[in-house]
Amino acid sequence: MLSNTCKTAIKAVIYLASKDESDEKSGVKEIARYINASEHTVSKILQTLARQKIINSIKGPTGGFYITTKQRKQPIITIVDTIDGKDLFDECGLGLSKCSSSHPCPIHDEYKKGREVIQKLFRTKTINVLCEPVESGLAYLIG
Amino acid sequence: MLSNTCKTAIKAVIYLASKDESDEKSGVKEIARYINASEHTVSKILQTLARQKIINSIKGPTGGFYITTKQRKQPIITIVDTIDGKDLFDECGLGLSKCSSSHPCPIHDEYKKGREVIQKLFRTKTINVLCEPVESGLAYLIG
DNA sequence: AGAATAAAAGTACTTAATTACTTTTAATAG
DNA sequence: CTATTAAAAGTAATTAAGTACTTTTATTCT
Ligand code: FES
Ligand code: FES
Repeated sequence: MLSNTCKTAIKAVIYLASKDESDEKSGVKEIARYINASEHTVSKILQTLARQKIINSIKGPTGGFYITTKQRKQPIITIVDTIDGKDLFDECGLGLSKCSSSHPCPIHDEYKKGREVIQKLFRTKTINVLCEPVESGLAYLIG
Repeated sequence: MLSNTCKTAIKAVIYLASKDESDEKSGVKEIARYINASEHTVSKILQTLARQKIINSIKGPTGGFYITTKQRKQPIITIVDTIDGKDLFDECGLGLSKCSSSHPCPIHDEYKKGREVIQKLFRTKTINVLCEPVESGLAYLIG
């Protein structure tokens, strides 16, 4: 469904948001270590997200990545759109050029139902909402 | 979700099954042309499926690929298992090594619901059932 | 101002998926 | 039995995703 890069992106952002509101910035090393991903990969991803204003970055010593209260209210589909492209959830399950009920593939009806459940999740759950269970220890970003 | 190879595999098999029961074998060229895919790719895929006895092949002139009435009753998950691997539908949406409700990622609950709708489709729909709408012109394999 | 820090940006390498090509083998027809 | 046909099998080339390395730039602290 999502590319590995995109999964890492979401985990990195959730980690960033699940840090104390005391707003300390996080360095790439810290983030990569925590979500158990390659430092270089995380670096590239966060740069892209910062360019899109989904998160923020500051250079120099005491610099790092951080996310504002306002930005935490974004649904995670914004991350997916940036990393994996806009119409990931509009694709046909059998690879037809366009998923449409007027020219459907044989699995269209059922596939679309499942796809839309997942799509809705990404559209409605905000970064905020998803980092709550992580903060309270009910959900995990690694393992 | 599925790899492109796997999508092509499913379309090739449905095409094979949606041919007249008059049981003429189909050549790779014919199949590839019809589902609009690379001849070489289709060739490799069908060889794999034939080795797994999901379809059959016969060499030589008048040879080709075909599928028996019995084989048509297989659910399409058998194709997915062969091409994309057994546990495609058990994977965590955020890439945790194992999807489990006792160690869930933050999107687990919703993601699992959608994934299971799609999984069920692949588990229950047989080749037979899916080629019906194609035969009657209600669904398409190309376009 | 100068040294140190950390992200930004650009480049290069590695791996896996996909597609293309070549040779071999089995079956049929003449 | 020989030539022909089509899949099988093996190999090679291409492409894209992911990962690693290097240089540059902005910021802070001394
Ligand atoms: S047309 Fe294939 S999923 Fe909609
Ligand atoms: S643990 Fe992530 S989807 Fe189940």
